[in-house]
Amino acid sequence: MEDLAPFIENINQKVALHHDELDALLSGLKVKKVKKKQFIVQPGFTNEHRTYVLQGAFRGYVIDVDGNEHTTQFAIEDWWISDYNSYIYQIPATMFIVALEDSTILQIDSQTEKRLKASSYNFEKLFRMMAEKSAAFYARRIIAGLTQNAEQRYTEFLEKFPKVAQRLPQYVLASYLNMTTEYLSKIRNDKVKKKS
Amino acid sequence: MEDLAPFIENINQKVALHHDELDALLSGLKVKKVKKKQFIVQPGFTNEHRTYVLQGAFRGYVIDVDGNEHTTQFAIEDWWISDYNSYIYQIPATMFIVALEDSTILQIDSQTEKRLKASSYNFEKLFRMMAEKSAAFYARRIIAGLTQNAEQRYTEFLEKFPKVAQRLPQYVLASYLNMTTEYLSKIRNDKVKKKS
DNA sequence: CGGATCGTTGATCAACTTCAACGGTCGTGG
DNA sequence: CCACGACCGTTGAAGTTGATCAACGATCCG
Repeated sequence: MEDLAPFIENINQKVALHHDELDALLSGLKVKKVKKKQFIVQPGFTNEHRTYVLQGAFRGYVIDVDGNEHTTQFAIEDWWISDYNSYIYQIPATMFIVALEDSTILQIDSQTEKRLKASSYNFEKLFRMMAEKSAAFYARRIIAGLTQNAEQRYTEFLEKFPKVAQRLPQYVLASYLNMTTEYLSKIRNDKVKKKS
Repeated sequence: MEDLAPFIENINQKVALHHDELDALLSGLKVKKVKKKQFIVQPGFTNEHRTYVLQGAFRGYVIDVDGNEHTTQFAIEDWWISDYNSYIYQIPATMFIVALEDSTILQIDSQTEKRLKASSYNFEKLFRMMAEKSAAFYARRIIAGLTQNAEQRYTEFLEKFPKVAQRLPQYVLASYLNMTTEYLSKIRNDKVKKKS
């Protein structure tokens, strides 16, 4: 049996569910183990589940016309991840989402989510807050992309997500920050030299 | 008296409000006229209102450390605009939002929004859907920024928002697309030449 | 009419990419 | 459990995209 405490705490911070609501939510979830390199979302297929990471790490990425990968999202413990447009509008995904480590996740499918929202005010509130949090996060990322150069984006990432930075392979971090692995390598090198 | 039909239609497409709910919503709104170049949000001040554009056009922008402006959002008729992080979390704004034309807007303040959400399921649902729409829109913009070069971003913008492109000054469009006005000018020039 | 603002053009420059090569490490099959 | 291949991060040289700077004409608005 998995320890669901982190998940329940995640929910509690957003909304105070009644006992029966929490039961309904938990019984709508599926616990899943996925191996490193396993995909949970692929382009062309509709993203049926919203995924919460209990243990492990994931990244979402798209491939452009030149075949280059661009990391759109990452997720470690206590983060949610999905192809947002695919899940919300139930349209085919454009994204891959893949496990970076052996992981344990909780998944809710969109039909269940829809049923929960229809069943009670508190679930509407919960998902409203989750959507607001996502939108606010994305808005900050857009501003970072507009206003900062490569080194500034890297530095800010280190400050905001020091634990994540240690767990992501360099090429994932580089493609999330919209630069090549070679250039990120040079930035890191320059930063070390500056210190001394 | 302003014609609120477009606004009511905007709401109706998301959720079917009861008569008394619609009344409560409308009585919580304020109609406002703002002149071109007037600011409705400024850095340092908390963004108290969510703004719906009945008539006119706006843009939101931030200024980076070098003093350059970057357009983060735009809005014409039937769009909503705010400094998302400032409004949702009621923290000081980092953004300017300014009228590009003489405009008529509807505004709801965050206290009223909070009260409406607390009062009924349908309002939670309404704002949940608005937040999802924002998040999905932002997610697509992030992907565009990661995967496309300057010309591709411009071309895609023209396809997606032909009417908006005609109303935005060139420098606003350029800074929204993360390039300089000079470079956008060159792209436009090159596109004309390609046709012939 | 006159000044400020906007879009354009051309020359130069900087940030970042591409390409190629190399060493280290990781995991996988024999 | 070892050996080998694949993958990852690094380095350097050359190339490209897009920025910067400066100058100019057009237009808008007061």
